[in-house]
Amino acid sequence: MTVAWPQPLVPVIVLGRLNRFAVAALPEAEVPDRAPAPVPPAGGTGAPAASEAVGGRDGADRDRPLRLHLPNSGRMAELLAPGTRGLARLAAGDPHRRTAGELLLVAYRGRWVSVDARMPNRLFLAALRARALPPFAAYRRWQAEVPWGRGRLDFRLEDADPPAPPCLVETKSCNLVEGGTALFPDAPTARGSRHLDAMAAAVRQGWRAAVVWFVQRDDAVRLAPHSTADPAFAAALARARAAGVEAYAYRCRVTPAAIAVLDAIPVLTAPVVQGDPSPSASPGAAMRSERRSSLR
DNA sequence: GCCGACCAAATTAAGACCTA
DNA sequence: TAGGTCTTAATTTGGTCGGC
Repeated sequence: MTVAWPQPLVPVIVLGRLNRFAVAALPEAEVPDRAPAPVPPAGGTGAPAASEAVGGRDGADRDRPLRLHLPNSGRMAELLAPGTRGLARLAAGDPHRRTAGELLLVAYRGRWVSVDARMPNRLFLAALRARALPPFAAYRRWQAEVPWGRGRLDFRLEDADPPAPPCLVETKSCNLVEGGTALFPDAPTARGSRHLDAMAAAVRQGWRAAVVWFVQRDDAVRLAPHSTADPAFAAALARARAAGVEAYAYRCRVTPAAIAVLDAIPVLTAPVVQGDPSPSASPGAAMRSERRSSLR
């Protein structure tokens, strides 16, 4: 089961993150058709400064950095290091647009990793249509972006054959992997914890509910809550699973052409204990996270 | 200095609302 | 009724500000 990337994709070198929704990147010459090789950091190579990045159509100038939308608000520090190779879709013709395009893939340790947090929704929708995910293959109708409480949940599945309770589904994007373990989240997510609590409450009311992770790279063999980055989310996941919320994770293979769901991997409820600080969670962020958590 | 509250950042998608 | 426009929510970090 695959979902194709929009084409064409333009190879770029990431210069740096401008803000949580934008990166600066320099266009490269050619689109690679195989797994990427590591690229040395851009620092000291004479590359333009990230702050010079431009948006709009004039961003196509090969000598000037592009300002690209980053469809993922996670931290992803290790994936967006200066000098990282990436693939971007350039946009043209929209005068309201403030960026030259969007960064969709980055090369990390010899493989492509998706940085598009919208992709899990598309993957799940494609899987529903293809009945490719066994836990949800019985449902014949679904609604996306379902209002629920103060916010929204990603999907409501109905009309199962054989009959089953309607199912609420929240999809999650994960692209942080350490030692074969996919870790979620890579930054504190109060909203993620809120979703889990809402789904646990729904289960108590007779609903079926599930959280589904799509690990947007192929080197994970399990998924666990990132207790260093967000201990509150780890606790919420444990509460939700104890209440009956189901948890699934699917490993994906990412290429410049498409992203393919490979297979299911186990979801651990117990957080992975890490001796060393995570490269994606700065000590300051971890301290802030722990401080907030201790106040709850 | 610590802490909480607030805000901006870019884009998409869905639903509400308005107009022809 | 159809199409266009507007609003809201989602995705969280990091900086600023004010109170203590």
